[in-house]
Amino acid sequence: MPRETYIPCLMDLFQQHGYDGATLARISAATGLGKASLYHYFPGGKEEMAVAVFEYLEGWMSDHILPALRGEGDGLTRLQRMCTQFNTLYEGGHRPCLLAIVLMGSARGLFHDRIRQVFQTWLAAIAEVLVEMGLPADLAQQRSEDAAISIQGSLVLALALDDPSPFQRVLQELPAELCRPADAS
Amino acid sequence: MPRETYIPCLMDLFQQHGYDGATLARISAATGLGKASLYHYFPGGKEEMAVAVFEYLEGWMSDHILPALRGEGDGLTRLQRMCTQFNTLYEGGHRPCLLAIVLMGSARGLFHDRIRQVFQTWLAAIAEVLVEMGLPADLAQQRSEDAAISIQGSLVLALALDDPSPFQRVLQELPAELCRPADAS
DNA sequence: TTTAATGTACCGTTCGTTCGGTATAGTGTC
DNA sequence: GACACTATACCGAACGAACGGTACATTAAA
Repeated sequence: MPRETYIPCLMDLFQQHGYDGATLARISAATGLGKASLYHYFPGGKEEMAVAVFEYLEGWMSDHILPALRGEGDGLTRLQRMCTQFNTLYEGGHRPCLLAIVLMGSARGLFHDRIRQVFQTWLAAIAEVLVEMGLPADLAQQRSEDAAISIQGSLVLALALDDPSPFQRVLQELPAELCRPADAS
Repeated sequence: MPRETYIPCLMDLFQQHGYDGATLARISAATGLGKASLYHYFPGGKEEMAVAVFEYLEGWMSDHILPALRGEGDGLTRLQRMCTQFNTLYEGGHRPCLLAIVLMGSARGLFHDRIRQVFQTWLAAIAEVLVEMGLPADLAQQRSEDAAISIQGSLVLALALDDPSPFQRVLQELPAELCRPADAS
């Protein structure tokens, strides 16, 4: 079995339990591999496992979010496609964001640079769509931050309230909110 | 020294490192107390320390957020007062939210009910202000969720980008955004 | 003299990690 | 075909360190 086989499983674990909570015992149980076998695939240990998961997530962004934003259609439908992708990634608000979870854990320092870069490319891609629609660059930048704020915030709230509806409402309203003309309140 | 002396310090630690990252060794170093002394003040150990911090935070909400929302002035100024309070609590976006941090850590299950209740009372207090201003109850409820989403989301983004400006912008724009009439977009 | 507060040494557990080794599947040599 | 050699995939057992927590003697204070 190539090591890629186990990466979705690893992502699951890090997403559900955080970096600290995803212990090797749990990882071993979930993958069905002994601890020593894990070190065969990931000689760098737990940190390398997390790096592999981040690389997988970065690939997922490149394969799903960026094409959704850069594909055909007007700005609104592109943003709607992005929201659809996030809806599947976060399972309708039932799963927390891996990046936020790692960012809040004690492993923040290890992966902060990588996480920041993911956010920055994401924000830039959203802003690009809004600029294409005719919004001024600085406003487009602000709106892209608003998008990240709404998605991340609604995931936090959904987790806190144990209710995914805030996330679903945000996904539904966000594209139009981002596209509204510059002079509207 | 009464045990209340050490609670701000404990809150600092849990806020910065999370529940997992706030080890007894760190707590001992930060408070200047040996383990025996810590267990003298908090016989329930680390969990009781976290409970004390949560109770402190709940008291802070009762003393600062709820009075700000229920005091004199119109709805807009009340919400602005609330934002000012949050600005000091989160040090202008330089500190993450304790509730979110614990929620994302492996101790989620221990404190989930308590955290949910804090969020619910907060949301209810905001919605009350908006209902007083004439907004329909269901919209007021939605807007209160929007407030929590914006604040929590901007804290996540500020942490990710290592830049507090998204949080500061949200605090500045949020009150007017919440107060806008029902028929505006 | 009682009680609160603290230092020291220790407990059992779990952490991430490593060691030594097994089973299998080639691969080249004679 | 028989043999030695190597690389890959996997595992159980154990390691040292750190974890949260406890026992107990001692000091400081009332």
